[in-house]
Amino acid sequence: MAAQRAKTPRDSSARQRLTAADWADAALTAMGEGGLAAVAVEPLAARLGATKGSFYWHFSNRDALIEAALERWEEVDTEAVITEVAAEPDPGERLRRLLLMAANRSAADPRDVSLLASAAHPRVAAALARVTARRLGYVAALFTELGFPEDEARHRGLLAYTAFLGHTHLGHAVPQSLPDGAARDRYLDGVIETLVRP
Amino acid sequence: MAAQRAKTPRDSSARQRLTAADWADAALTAMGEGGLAAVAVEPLAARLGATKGSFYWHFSNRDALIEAALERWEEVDTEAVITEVAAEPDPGERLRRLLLMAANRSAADPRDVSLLASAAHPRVAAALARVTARRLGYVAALFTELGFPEDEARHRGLLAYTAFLGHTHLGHAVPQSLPDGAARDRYLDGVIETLVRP
DNA sequence: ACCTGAACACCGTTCAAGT
DNA sequence: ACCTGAACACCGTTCAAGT
Repeated sequence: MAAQRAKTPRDSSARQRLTAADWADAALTAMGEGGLAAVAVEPLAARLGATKGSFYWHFSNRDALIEAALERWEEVDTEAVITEVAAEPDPGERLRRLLLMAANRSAADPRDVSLLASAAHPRVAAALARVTARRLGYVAALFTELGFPEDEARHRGLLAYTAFLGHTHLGHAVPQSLPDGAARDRYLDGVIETLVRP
Repeated sequence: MAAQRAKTPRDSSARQRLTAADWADAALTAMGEGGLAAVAVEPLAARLGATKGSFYWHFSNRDALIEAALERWEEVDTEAVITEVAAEPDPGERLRRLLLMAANRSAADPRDVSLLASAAHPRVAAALARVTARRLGYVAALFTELGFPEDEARHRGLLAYTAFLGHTHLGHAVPQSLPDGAARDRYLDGVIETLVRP
């Protein structure tokens, strides 16, 4: 999980100098583990085997580190998912796969959750606005492809996305409240049927 | 907005001693404004015109203050809403009112959002589990009253509640992504129709 | 160019002393 | 019984000095 440079593999016994990307990756990891509050310079420095002073060579302050981590997040948690799903030609099946990923990621990746809660932070708010527009646009386009008129497609896309978000949050905070195993598949099928019905 | 005691009205010029309830109310307010991180002893002390030392007379530590604030939250943000809606005899209309409150509170009250994101905190997790069970149980019972078999009622209740949660989150973090005014009413009607259709 | 180490401000916690 | 004020540890930030 530690941020490693590609060029020269580095182990804890003989470590090289750090790059800004090392700090940003470590920050994104920390954000997933403990939210924005866990993006703390001193603990990260300890984890990377450096001093706080080193950090301030690469970044002007903690806020700049958060910004860099957020840029990585936009790539990893939105574009990567959309790219992965884009190969599937049937829009109904694409929708199904998107929702399945939601259910699967809900337990694993708490970053969406912690970022939504940190919307008061200006940099977080800006990243959220971009990511939300991108996701809602993508899902609405799916419903358009399925044959719904534009207005209805946006509404259904919004319902699908809010349900996705809420599901992710519950999976992170209160996992026992979500159906499990076969019951989860039945639930998901029911949701998709409800969303796709004319 | 400041926590005031009922007995002796207190203004800033001649303030009395503080009670544990004063600190808990101030903590809940702060939580709404800036999340768990904003429940900070020193700033709260400043706001209440007392010293940090005073705080440690009423509470053993910051964690105990969080616990007290969470108890207030369970009352205010769950029981109060359920009580308010309970008067309405028609279950379909009760559902409608619940979702309307969701849409209205989404802009105003970010406490659900910040608490869901703080699920890593053990006390928060316990409060969330209780509140989630209570809310899901209530909504599922609504669908049972509407005539759905138990399994289907739970599924629809979960879809309704996750959509509610996601809607609240978006309303807080990216309000411009939600429909507004008349469009919001149309959206809400569509969602309810979708949820209630056999 | 990149990093260390010491310094200082801010908040959590403790505690002896005040009323 | 309730509170103050000083003390100390932890993390953000700065900066002079090292390699």
